[in-house]
Amino acid sequence: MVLQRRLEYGFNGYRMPEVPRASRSARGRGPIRSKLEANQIRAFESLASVAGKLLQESKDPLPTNDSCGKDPHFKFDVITKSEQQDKGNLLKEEPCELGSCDEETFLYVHGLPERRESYTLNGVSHSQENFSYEINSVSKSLDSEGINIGKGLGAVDSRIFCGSYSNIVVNDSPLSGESIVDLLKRKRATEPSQDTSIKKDRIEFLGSSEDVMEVEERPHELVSSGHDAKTLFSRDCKNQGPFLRHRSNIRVVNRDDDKNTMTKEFEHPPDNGDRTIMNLAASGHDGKIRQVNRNWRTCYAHQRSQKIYPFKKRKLFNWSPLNTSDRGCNCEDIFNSPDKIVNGDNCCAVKLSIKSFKVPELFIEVPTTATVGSLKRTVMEAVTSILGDGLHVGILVQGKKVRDDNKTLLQTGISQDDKRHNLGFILEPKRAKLTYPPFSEDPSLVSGGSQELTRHSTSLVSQPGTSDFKEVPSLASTSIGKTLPTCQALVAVPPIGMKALAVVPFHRKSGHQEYVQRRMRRPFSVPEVEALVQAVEKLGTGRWRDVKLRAFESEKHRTYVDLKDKWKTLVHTARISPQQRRGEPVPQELLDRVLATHAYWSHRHAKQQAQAKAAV
DNA sequence: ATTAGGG
DNA sequence: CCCTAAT
Repeated sequence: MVLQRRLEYGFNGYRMPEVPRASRSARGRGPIRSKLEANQIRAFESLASVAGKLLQESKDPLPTNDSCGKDPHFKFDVITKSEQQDKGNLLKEEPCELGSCDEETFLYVHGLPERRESYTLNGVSHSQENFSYEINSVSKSLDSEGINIGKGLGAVDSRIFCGSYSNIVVNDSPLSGESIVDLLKRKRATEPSQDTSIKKDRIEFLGSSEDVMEVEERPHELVSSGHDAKTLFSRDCKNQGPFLRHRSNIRVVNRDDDKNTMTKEFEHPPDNGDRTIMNLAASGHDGKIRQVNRNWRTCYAHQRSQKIYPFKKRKLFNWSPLNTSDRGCNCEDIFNSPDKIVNGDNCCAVKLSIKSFKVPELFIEVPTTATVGSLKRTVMEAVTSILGDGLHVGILVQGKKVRDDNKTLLQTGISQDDKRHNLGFILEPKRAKLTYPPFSEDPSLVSGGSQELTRHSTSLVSQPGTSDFKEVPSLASTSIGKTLPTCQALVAVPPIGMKALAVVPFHRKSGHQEYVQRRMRRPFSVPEVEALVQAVEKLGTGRWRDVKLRAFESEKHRTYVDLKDKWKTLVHTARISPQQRRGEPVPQELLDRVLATHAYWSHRHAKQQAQAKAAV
């Protein structure tokens, strides 16, 4: 029953981001992955739980709060049932969380200011419009903490500020939602290209991030097939190897670079634009990425038809009972918490409307020589690094965090009218991710001295009404991995006191191993096979580095491991019947050589081994 | 960093 | 192609 409702709303439960590749391999495939998934599930359960339990049914979309005008986030609205009719009360004056709510940071969609980021489902006929996501940067006044811009490489000092896990209000349906990551992914595949532009001083990303990122991407130069003539077939050569009759030193020339990676998350066609350099030199540049899920139906249709996001079955969560019925929620449904029971009064439910959650600030570090595609991945990585590792919800009452989970709302004062508007929710990472090495070992990226990056964890604070307080977990406490409430204190944070929450290195291999990319599949062409065969004929198996140097030096994407693997498959291919072969057919002549070469060198190796043995 | 081999 | 273990 629940499942049906979910389908109706287009959510088959939650789809979590892929668990980091590295996490599931080296240390065993099971436990870590499971743990991560569990964390993710818990995180979103928290989200959903809060949203679902506390949200109030409202007949109309929540009015947009223009009080801040620039940042429609950070609105946590608390209303009571009695106040329900008073639409004016739906939204209270909210603080602009960022001291610098700059017009510059305002984003546009389709050229129009987009302010209504989110709605309640009830108000939009369950059209799923209320799931929105956006990443935008806080512009300006960031230089103090910015990255040094090295000559010729620089970095995009883009303080990505992403937010808006928008309100989720489905009183009469199963709570549904999805991770921002998934939303992003979905958007990548569905949102058509929008007006995009990159300006001199700042970048405006309009439309989906995907579109945006392709602004500077140029058509793929399909040179890969352009193997030089010297790789053409030649069967008339002198002996080179054991039984060779081929011209020497066939070398495949291929201008393909090694920008052949793609995020494993996205099983859509390789991003042809990855290769283009993104030249963002100055720290004053802002990257703005906006995601607005406007048309869910379209998205969903695409999702299904294109199989862009292979849906992975996930167990449905054991949802709290609030959604098991299609009927509207009554008091008990909405707030089925022990508090109420303690009170013994069914009519005293507190209804809360959470307009949006703010996502932690991100700090992205990318060399200017990075490709747009890599920027995308980096941002994605940053987002997922925060969202993926588990969030939990904190409650703030009048700026003070309520740590005792066992307290009733009555006891904490949440139920009191005067305090209700000072109720805030925070999403905070379970474990602050603070240990990103500033830079990779890539020498080309290291310039002009070290780049000290502030790495502090700032909780996601979303608090209405008041408070310049943010909770800043100390490094010591958060790095332990446990939430240690006692070690945390409410700390006054200056308005712009936005420390980077996460620093994401451009090269993920040097940083945490999350979301390692899988290299794009690149089938060997016949000329490549030719070159490989010839090289192996000459050098023998087992000298793959030499083979690489000899015949594939210009093809950066072909590693010696690749060549070794290809040889392996070639041998296999040669042994199977032609009907079983797939892909571009390899000329039988080549396959014959493969078999001959393989046999020759196998025999030779065996002989050598025997000799070595005899010697001993 | 390479090599060999399983997945 | 990926991932490892062993060199």
